[in-house]
Order: sequence, then structure tokens, then C-alpha cells
Amino acid sequence: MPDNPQKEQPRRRQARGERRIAQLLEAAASVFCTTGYTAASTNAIAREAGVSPGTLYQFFPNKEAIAIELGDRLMHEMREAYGEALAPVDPATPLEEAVGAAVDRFIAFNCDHPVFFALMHGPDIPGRIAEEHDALHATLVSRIEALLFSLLPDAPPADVTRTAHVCLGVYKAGLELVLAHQGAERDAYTREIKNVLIRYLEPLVGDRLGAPEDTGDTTTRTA
Amino acid sequence: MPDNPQKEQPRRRQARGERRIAQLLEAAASVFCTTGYTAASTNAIAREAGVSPGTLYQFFPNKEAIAIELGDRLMHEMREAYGEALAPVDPATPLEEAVGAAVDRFIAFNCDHPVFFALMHGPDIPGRIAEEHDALHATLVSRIEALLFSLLPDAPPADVTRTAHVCLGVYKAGLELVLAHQGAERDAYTREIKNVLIRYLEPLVGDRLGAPEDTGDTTTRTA
DNA sequence: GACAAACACGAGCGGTCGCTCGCATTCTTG
DNA sequence: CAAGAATGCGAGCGACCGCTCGTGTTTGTC
Repeated sequence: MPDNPQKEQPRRRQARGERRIAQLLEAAASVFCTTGYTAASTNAIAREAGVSPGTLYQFFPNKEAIAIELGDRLMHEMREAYGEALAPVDPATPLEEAVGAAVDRFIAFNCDHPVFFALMHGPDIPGRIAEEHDALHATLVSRIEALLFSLLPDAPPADVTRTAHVCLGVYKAGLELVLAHQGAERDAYTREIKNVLIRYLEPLVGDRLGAPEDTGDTTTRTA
Repeated sequence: MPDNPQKEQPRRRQARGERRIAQLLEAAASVFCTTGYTAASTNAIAREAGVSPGTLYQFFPNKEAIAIELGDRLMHEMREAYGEALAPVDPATPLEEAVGAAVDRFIAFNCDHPVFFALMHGPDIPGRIAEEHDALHATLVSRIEALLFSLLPDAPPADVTRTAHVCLGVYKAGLELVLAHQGAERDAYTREIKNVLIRYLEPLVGDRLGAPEDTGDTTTRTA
């Protein structure tokens, strides 16, 4: 057995091929954005890229692979550019700052790459992309959970998890509103989303700072 | 010209036909729920209803008409059962009560009719359903605007509109979370959505009642 | 019972879509 | 330059889908 059955022989790509791949992915992003994944035909993607259907299938085994490759590149770019937004948050950071920074980063990424939203929120996406989305979703939820738990060590875990899911859901709804507007209105909606999240979380953690309520707690204050 | 060109002759339906129509709509609701509108094939709907494709087209001119009829019936049922949730709100009602009642009503309706969510939020719905959804959306936004305006007569209209859109977006995100859970967890998420909305709106209207802030305003207080 | 209208069937038509295949062209390598 | 690999083309295959049509069955009316 000279060849391993599972190992696909790595075709030696020429520079031309790499250019075609990038071109096809760009065309696919455009078509996915305007029509969604299922409604996007491979012939339309090839036409948008100015090549023939056969050429498209020279570089991608099937339609799903196009979306997967696009999703992988977006994920990589996201982790590279905004990975720190996923990093554990310093508990000393004011709530407004932490929420504002995270929201700004993710909204900026989605505004720069609208196809990300189209791929992740389509109801008809291929299984692999759905897996990636679920993984990202779970990562974000656990990050938010960690932040909340560091602020509310005595809260029931189920409540923390639920609150984290609500935060992420609110962010996604806000993202949709933000992407639907432009310019000053877009900024105003971004501001509103931060307000929603801050006002939602403030009563939970607000007693740590500056706004003491007579709830009888004796938790230590930072600063 | 003995016949009016635009007037479709009303076929005399027998009781059997009405039963078939209800049966087909129920099957369509089931298929739409599980696969979405575009991915649902008319053959699958007919199979689910236990009839042949030809029978389906005895009662519906095309696939879109099935979704439209389903949407119309849902809209009618919604207006009949929960129309009062759309009615103008008495400005004297406490915020918690108004928000809680509206959220409860709409969430109950969506839990009873999950196909409503599938039809209204699919990205591939036919134009007529999209129109109905937009109309409903606009109605809800203007209702919320009216409520907000009655509480904040001196706020810029653009801000009121934006706040209304944010409220509706938050509600929709919450609806998705609520529908994804069951039992006690579902109730807990419902409670959280109300919290998000109340805490978001409270700082805007809270100064009308009990929690005066030294913002220097001299607006008259009710009660 | 006679007759027409409504109901029911399911093979199949026209069309689209994902994808293939045979062949031409361009690049790399020796 | 020659040979082979990578790239490029586009007609078209097979499958599926929305929908039709000819035919047969049930129901209502006289």
C-alpha cells in the first residue's frame, strides 16, 4: 500500500490557483450575503467570479466546502484580530468598559465582514458551519459566565448561565439592528445596545462600586 | 364579455374539502417548522397530510398560497386572542405591569403556534408573508413609540423610535431563547426578558415615579 | 338512477441546481 | 523544447422540485 487511503494527495497549487481561490471565496461571500447559503447557486458564484462552473470545482469538492473554507478563514481572522475580546476580563474593570469594549469589537468585525452574519445566522447552513457557530457561541457564553461569576461568586450557576445566554441574545439582536443602519444612526444603536446590557447587569453587580444599596451585604469594596 | 376577468369564480367547497384544507395547513405548519419554508417541498407537505400532490393543488394554486393562508389564519387568531396587547396602553399603568403583560401575551402565542416564528423569521419567506411581518413589526413599533411618547413627551422622536426598535429586537431575541427551553427554565427566561426591558426603560421613565434624581428638570410629576 | 360538480390520484413535464467529464490551454520542470 | 501537471472551459447528466393533466371516485341535486 504505497498510499494512505485517508490522506488526500496535496495538489501542488500554482500562484494562479491561489488567486482563483481567493477570487471564488470573495464571489461566494458576495452571493451568500445577498441570497443566503441555500439559495446561492454554485453557477452564480462562478459567474460572479467570472469563471466557469468546472473551474470552481477544480478548487472546491462541493458547495459546502466553499462555505466551510470561508467560515474557517473568517474564524481565523476573527481570532487573530479580536481574540483579546474573548480573553478573561480583569474583574477590576468597570462594567461599562468591559461591555463597551466587547460590543465595539464584535460589532466592528461584523460590520467589516457582513458575510459572517449571513453564514452564522442562516437557518439552512451546512452542518460544519453550524458546528463552528455553536462552538463560538459556547465559547462566548462561557466567557460571559466567567466574567459574571467573578463578579457574583455566590450566585447560583444556573442563573449565571441563563444571564450569559440572555446577554449574548441581546447582543445578537442588537447586531441585527446595527447592521441594518449606517452612519450616525448605526452608532446610536451601538450605544443603545451597550445601555441595554449595562442596565441589565448593573443591578446584579452594581453594589460592588459606588452605588451601595442597603441590601445588608458586607462584600469588600475594590478601591 | 360574460365573465369578469379579475373575478375568480368561488368554487363551492364541500365539507370534505374544508377538512382537507385544514389537514393540509396543519401538515404544512409541521413541515415549515422543521425545515423552513424554502426547504419544505409541496410533495412532503402532501405526504405529511396523507394525500397526493394533485390533491394539494386542488385547494392551493401554489406553494406560496399555502404559507399565505397559514399566515393569514395565524394573524387572525393573534388579533382575536391578543389584540388587546396591541391596544394603546393607559399611561397610568406601572411600567412593570405593561411590559410584563405584553411579553406574556406574545410569548404565550408563539409557544402555542411555533410555526408563526418559523414563518416570520425565515430568510426565504415569500413576499406576501414578509409584507405581513413588516406590517406587524411596524404596528408593534408604533405602539411602543406611543407608549414611550406618553411617558417622555419631551424626548426627541428619533430617540423614541430607536428605543422602540431596540425593545422589539430584545423581545425577539428573548422569544428565541424562550422557545429553545421548556418548563421552569422557559419561565425563568421569560422573567429575564422582562427584567432586560424594564431595566432598560426604567431610567428613561423612572423619574415619573418614586425615584427622583437631581437632574435639575422641573417637569411636573403625576401623582 | 342520472348527471354534474367536487374531490382524489400519481405519473410525469419543464426547469433548476449541484456537479461531472472530456478536452483545450497555460504553467513548471528538466 | 518536450512532457506532464495544474488550470480552464461549458455542455450536459442525474436528481429533485413545483406543478399539471388525464383519469377515476365520491358527493350533492333532481
